[in-house]
Amino acid sequence: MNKENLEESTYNAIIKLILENHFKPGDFLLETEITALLNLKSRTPVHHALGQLVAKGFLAKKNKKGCFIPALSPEDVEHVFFARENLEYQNAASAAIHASDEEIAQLQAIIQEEVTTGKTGDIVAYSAINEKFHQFIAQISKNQYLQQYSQHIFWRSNAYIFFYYYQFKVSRVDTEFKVSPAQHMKIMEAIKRRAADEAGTLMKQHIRRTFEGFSKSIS
Amino acid sequence: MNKENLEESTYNAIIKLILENHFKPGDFLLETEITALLNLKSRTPVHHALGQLVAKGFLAKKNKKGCFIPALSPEDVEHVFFARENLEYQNAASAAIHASDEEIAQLQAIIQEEVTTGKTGDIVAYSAINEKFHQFIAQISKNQYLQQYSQHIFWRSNAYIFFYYYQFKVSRVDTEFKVSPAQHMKIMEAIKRRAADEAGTLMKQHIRRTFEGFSKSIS
DNA sequence: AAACGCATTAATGCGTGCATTAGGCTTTGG
DNA sequence: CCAAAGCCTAATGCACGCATTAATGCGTTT
Repeated sequence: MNKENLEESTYNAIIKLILENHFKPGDFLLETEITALLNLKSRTPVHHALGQLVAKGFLAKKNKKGCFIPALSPEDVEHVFFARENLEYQNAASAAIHASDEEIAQLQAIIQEEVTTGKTGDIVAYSAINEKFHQFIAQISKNQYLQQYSQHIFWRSNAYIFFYYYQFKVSRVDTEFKVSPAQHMKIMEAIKRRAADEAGTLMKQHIRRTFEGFSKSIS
Repeated sequence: MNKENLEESTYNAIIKLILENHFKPGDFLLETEITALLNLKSRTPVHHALGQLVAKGFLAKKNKKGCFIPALSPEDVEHVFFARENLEYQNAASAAIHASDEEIAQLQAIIQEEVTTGKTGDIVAYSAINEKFHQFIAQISKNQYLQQYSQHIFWRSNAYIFFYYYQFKVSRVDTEFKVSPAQHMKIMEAIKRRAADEAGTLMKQHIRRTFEGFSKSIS
């Protein structure tokens, strides 16, 4: 394993800060502030890491002003979920074709864990395991490009889910705990049966339902 | 328009170098070398730009060693074109729904330009206009995420096309000049008729043909 | 009162030089 | 003659400080 250098660890630390909701959309992530927050000696690695986050599209940037979490908007959320639907359709369909038996077993294990976690009602833990499910399917599709794009769009969609959760304290998340695992299960079964199009379609529906449930709860 | 700073122009200049095939896959892109090549005073903007290219997945990186163009491989090229097919299917389909009449007129203009350029036989110029066509469709799909991913995968696929062209001096590119514009034309017509699925399917076929013509010529 | 412009300031942008280290090369021992 | 160990070199990694500039607020003008 490559020893991690400051640039990388800073990059990861900033992602962690974002995912842990230290910043609101629109907030500027000041280099000096982050440097202090992470106890670093100079802005250099922070500057570098922010540049990468902008390149990846996690942050937007204004010249000479700074980086910020792109504003959330009704049009944007539609774009996000539309892109996600289609990417994850491909993932699930490809997974049904390329998954090994062992990987399918691992997938089942993830769903088991998900059911258990769902019962505890811990949103952060549930979110983590949910991410694991989606990423794992992307992974077994064996296509690094789809995987990369899926990860990106997943994170972006999570920004919406988290934000609205914290903003409105909607209990939609509670119902999510019960509905999602069942849908995940069906997707897994389709993958197991090697039914590519069915797996993809189920995944697409699953994501659309997530989106609809969530946009209903805020309108 | 934001005034472009050194970091950005350096980033673009490096992409240009890559696309113009200054480096072979596997070559290390040395910061000092690029600094000299671009007549810059310090490595700083180069270092920053390379970091972004790595973040975007255009380059791979070894710690303390440097950045290099990821090796081209038969599996990878399949992943690239598979991802591209599906992304551009969505683009074309969405474009058929969201394009304004004016944008369709612009698209026609691009194809006109393409036909003209095709006759000159200048591969670099043709490649540029071809990129313009694909990017414009991504743009009028109005989804910034699909647009971003499409751009990325397009560039990666171009790496293959360019590399094999220079490597084998295949004349496939010559036939491409004649075949592609006709296919582009059909896609544009489908978009004009607002036939979303048809436009998408045509686009998918177009890309698959590009891929097949090209993998045939090297096997 | 509104609008314009100037000065201030707080942030990024970037050059410089030193620290670090991976990998090649040389040397030495078997 | 070959292999292993250690030095050497060339490249990235990083800190520091100055340059640049976009935004903000205040004072002046219409």
